[in-house]
Amino acid sequence: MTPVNLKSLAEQLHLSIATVSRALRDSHEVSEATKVRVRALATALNYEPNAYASSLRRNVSKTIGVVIPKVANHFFALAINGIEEAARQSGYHVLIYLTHDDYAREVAIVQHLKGGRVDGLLMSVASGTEDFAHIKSLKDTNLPIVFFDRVCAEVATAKVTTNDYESGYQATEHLIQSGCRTIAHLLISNNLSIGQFRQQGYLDALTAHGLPPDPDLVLNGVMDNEQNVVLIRELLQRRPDIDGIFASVERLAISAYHVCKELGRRIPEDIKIIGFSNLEAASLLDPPLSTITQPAYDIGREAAKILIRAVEKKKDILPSQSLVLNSELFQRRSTAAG
Amino acid sequence: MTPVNLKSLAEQLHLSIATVSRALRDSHEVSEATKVRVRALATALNYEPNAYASSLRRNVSKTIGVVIPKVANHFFALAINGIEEAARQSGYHVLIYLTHDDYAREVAIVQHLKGGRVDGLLMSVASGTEDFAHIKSLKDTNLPIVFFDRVCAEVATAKVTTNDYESGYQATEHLIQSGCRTIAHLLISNNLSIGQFRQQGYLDALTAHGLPPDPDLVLNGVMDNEQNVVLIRELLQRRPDIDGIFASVERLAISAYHVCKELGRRIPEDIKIIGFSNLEAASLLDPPLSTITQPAYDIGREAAKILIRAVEKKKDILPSQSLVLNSELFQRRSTAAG
DNA sequence: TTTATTTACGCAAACGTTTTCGGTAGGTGC
DNA sequence: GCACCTACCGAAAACGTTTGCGTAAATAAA
Repeated sequence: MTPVNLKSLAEQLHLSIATVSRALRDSHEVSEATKVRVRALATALNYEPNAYASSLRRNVSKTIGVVIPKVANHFFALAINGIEEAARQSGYHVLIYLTHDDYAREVAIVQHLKGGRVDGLLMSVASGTEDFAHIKSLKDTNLPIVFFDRVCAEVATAKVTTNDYESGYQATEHLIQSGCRTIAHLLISNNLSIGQFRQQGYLDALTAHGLPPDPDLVLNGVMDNEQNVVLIRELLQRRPDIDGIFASVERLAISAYHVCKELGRRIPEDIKIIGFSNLEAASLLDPPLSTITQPAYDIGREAAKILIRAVEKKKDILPSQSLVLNSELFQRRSTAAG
Repeated sequence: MTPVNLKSLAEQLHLSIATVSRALRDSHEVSEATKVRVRALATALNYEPNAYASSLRRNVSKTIGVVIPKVANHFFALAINGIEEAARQSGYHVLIYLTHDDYAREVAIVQHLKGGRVDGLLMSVASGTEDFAHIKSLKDTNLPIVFFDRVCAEVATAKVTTNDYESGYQATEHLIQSGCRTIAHLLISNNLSIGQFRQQGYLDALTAHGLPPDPDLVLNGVMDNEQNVVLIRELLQRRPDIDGIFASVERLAISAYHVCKELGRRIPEDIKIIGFSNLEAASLLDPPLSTITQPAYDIGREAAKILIRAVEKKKDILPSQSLVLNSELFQRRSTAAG
C-alpha cells in the first residue's frame, strides 16, 4: 500500500506538491476548482498530514506539555481535564509528565523538553524542588511557561493559583466561629509558597480573633501517611485541649479522621475538622467533611488558555497575566457548631 | 543566539554533521577520542536533539497515545499513572486525549492520530461508541493498539481487563452470604462488554444460590446523576423488599447511598450495598463501602508494556497477548452481616 | 497596442536528523 | 611491491511538509 502523503496526492491529481499543500491549507493562491478536486481526493484517501514533518518545517508542534507531581489526585485530575478542554478547543495536543514529587525526575523531564517537543509548558512544581535552575534554563530557550497551583516564584512568568492566604484565613476563622479555641494546623512543610500562604492565613486569623498562635499546634506532616497517623496521634494525645483542626492537605485531613476514630474523639462534638480538598466524596464521609475546595478545573483551563494565547501570538508571558481564582468553603457537618 | 543543533556543533568541532550525529548515538564508526570531544561540547551547550526531525527521519516518535473517556475518575487516573510509569521506563512520551464518552470526539481524535503522531495507542472506548469503523481504520494503518478496561471486541488486538464476570459473581454472592435475598443490580446500560459480563455474573450467582433473577430488580442508570437518584428512589419505593444492592458503577453506589439516607433506610441493617469502585475514601464513607476494586495501576502499566514491547519489536499485537488482572473484594461495613 | 496587475500554479530550498555510500589513510599479509 | 582490510570520517540523500520566488497566461489599465 503506497503511503498517502502530499506526493502521492499530487501525482494522482497531476499537480505539484506545493499546490496540493496550499489547497489543503485553503490558500488564496489556488483556484476554487482545484481546491475542490484536492479536498475530494484527500478525504477519499483519508489523508492526514504528517505531524512531524509539519512541526519540523514550521517550528511549531501544536503540543503543550503538562508537568505535574501526580495524576491520581483529584485536584490534578480535574486540572488536566480543564487543560485538555482548552487545548482541544485550540487544536493542541497534551503531553503528560509526572514527577512524583521527585526533583531528579523533574530535572530529567525538563531537560527532555528542550528538544522542541512542545510549544509551551504548564507546570506545577514538585514539592522536593529547591533549585530552579533547570526551569530557568528551559525558560531561557524561550519556551513559554505557565505555572499553576504550585508555582515557582523565581521565574518571571504567569502563575494561576488560588487565594491560599485568604482560604487559610477563612478556614481558621470558620473554626473559631464554630466555637474552637485551640486550633491545630496540619501541613506538609516544604518550600512551596502555597503552604506558606495558608500558614500565614491561619496565623493571622488566630491573632485577629485574639487567639495566641502556638507553634506546638503546627504539625509538619511527611510523605508517608502511616507516619502522619503516628504524628497526629501524638499531637492529639499531647494536647487534649485541641478542639479544631485545619488541614492544609487533603490526606492529612483523612489521617486526622482515622486518628479521631481510633482515639474515640467525636467529630464535630469533641473536635472539628476542615481541610483543603477536592474529594468528590467529602459529603459522604463520616461525618461529611467541611472543605476548602480549589477550582481545579478552572485553574487548569485558564492556565492553558494563557499559555496557548501566548504561543499563538508569539508573545512573552508576563507575570502580570497571573490569575488568582478563589477557592470555595463548603461547610459540612465536621465543623458543625455545637 | 545561534541555535544549538548538529550543524552548529559540527562547525565548532570542525567535524561533519554525520560524525557528530554518530558520536552522540555512540556509533562504532567514530573514534573514542572524537566521541569524548563531541559529548563534551554537547553537554556544555545543553544540546537536545530535535524530536521532530528525528521522528520524521526515523518514522518513530517515541510517543504513545492514551484515549480515555475521562481523567477525573480514580480508575483512569491510576491507569494513567501506571501507563506513564511504563512509558517513562522505556523513554516514551504520553499524549492524553479525553473523549468524555462522546462518540464524535472519539472519532475526531482517532482520525487525528492517523498523522503518525504516535507509535502506538492505548484505548478505553467511550460508552457511547457503537460503531468501531474508525478504530478499525486506524488499525489498518498498522498502528499498534491495546485496549484496556473498556475494550472493543471487534478489533483483533490485545486487551487488558479485569475479571468482570467473576467479580460480578463474587459481589452478588457476598451479598447473599451476608443475608440478602432480594438483590438489585444498578448498571449503566451500554454496549460495553464489561457491563454485560458483570450482569451475567450477577445473574449466575443468583441462580446458583437458588434465587430467581427478576428483571424488575435490574436498573439501567443514565448519564445524569440527578436522574439516577430519581430512578433509584422509585425502585426502592416500588420494591421495599430489596435488601441488597450491587452497583456496577461507582457513582451509582454513591447515588444509592444518597437515596438510602433520604428514605431512612439504614445501611447495612435494612439494606446492604457493594459497588465497583476505586474510590480512595471508600473506607471513610458513612458507613464504609464494600467495594470491588480494580487493579487500575497495574492494568495501565501492563497495557503500556504490551504496547511498547510490540512497538519496539515492530511485531503485531495478537489477541492472545491479552491479560486479565483480578479485581479485589474489600469487605466493609456496608455489607456487614446482620 | 502596450503596459501593469492579477491569478494560478510549479520549482526548489529549507527544517534537523539519520543513514547509505563511499573515500582516504594507515596497517597487515603475501 | 601489491592486494586487502580496518578505522575513521564526509558528502549527500532522504523523511513530508511549508513557503519564497518565478512565471505563464489572463485580465485590467493606459
